[in-house]
Amino acid sequence: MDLDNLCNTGLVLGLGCESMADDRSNSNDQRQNSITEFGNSLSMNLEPSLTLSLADNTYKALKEIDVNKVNEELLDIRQSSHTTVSSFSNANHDLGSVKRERDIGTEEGDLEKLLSRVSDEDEDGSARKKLRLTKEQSALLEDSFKEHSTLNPKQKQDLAGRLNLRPRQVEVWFQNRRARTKLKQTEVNCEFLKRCCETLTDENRRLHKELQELKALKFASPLYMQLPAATLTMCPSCERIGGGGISGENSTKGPFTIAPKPHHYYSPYTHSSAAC
DNA sequence: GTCGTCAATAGGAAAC
DNA sequence: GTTTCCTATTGACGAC
Repeated sequence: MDLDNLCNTGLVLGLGCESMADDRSNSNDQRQNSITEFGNSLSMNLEPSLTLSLADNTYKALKEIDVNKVNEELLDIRQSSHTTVSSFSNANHDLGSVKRERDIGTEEGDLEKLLSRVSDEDEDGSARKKLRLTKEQSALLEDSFKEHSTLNPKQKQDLAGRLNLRPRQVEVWFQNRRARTKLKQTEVNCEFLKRCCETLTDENRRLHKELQELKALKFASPLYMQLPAATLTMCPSCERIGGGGISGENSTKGPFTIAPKPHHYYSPYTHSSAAC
């Protein structure tokens, strides 16, 4: 093995992203844990100076909610005006604009679709308005999402009842919430990989530089030249040159010892030559 | 006017 | 076949 090969340390960078994969056999809690544990796995599997935590403001503290009060307020809103946003949204969905809650493929479905479009306009024909969830609704949804990122039908129904929303709206909110979480996590992962790449680039640069120095040393030292090639080895882990063939002597006693450098980037469990 | 956010929709994939 | 989820996209709306 020549010196060039000695520097081929085979560094591999990987992320334990499996937990983010789509695994619908898992329970809701497992799926939630997979998201929150992802940051932990990154900081555990990779070495020390790089740490990662979820920079997600998703799990901010939530104040306690008086659900009954929320429901009363929403009912008041609905009863007060047809132009109110919440009122519009629910009226809209009640007419069946949601595909999976209606049979759109049939003539009745087509009719409902048409009615839905009509309902998308106010009495004066202006464009439809967008539902804005109240702070209380959002807080309760966030609270629920914190407990489990997916809902079973009963939970959905229950939550919809408490929020005075349609189950479909709750479902959509959770879908969008999961998408936002994933997007944020992807951004975090991207940033992390960027930093890892920079670190490895620096390490690569340093190793190349050392290689050049060793090559220079090889030609500058006559004694070095006299040694059989097989007796000169350098451990890529502790970065010492030693006469490996001399009856197990400590390499630090050899004439070409290079002071070891701190191993910031290598894990003894992953590095190929941790045998020193 | 532009941009970001977010509820909602459409369509496809997977599980059952 | 139905349900649930993901992903891409749309459109309303507020902030600047």
